[in-house]
Amino acid sequence: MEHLPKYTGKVLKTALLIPTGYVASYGGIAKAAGGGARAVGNVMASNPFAPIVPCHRVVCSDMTLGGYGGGLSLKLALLKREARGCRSEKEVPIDGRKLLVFPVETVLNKLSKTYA
DNA sequence: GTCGGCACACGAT
DNA sequence: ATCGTGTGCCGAC
Repeated sequence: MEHLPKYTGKVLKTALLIPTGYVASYGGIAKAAGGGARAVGNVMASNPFAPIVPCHRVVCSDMTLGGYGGGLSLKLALLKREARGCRSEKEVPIDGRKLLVFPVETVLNKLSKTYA
């Protein structure tokens, strides 16, 4: 983490701050950590802390799973496991900014509607 | 060693 | 559906 690029560390740190049972969008992280959504995605895609950073809690702003190195099925399974039944989005303060996070329920619901 | 171009798990228009 | 965004990495000067 120390020897990682500045931006990378920031993004990873932001991802780590996502509370259990909630998910954050790439755009939200991008807004909180700075930079662009693609940059966040890139960091996650090549993140050196794959098993450490809860990248499964990072989804698209469209509420789709986006991508996951371990497979979208696993990602979905993890999200379902961490679901806490919260139904309202929340804002997590991050380094002076706020990271908008959504309940896992929201994603699951959207996915159900999409998969329908 | 530095500059330019390509790739990326997205977002907004 | 297309362009924009920011970073990382590879290849060329």
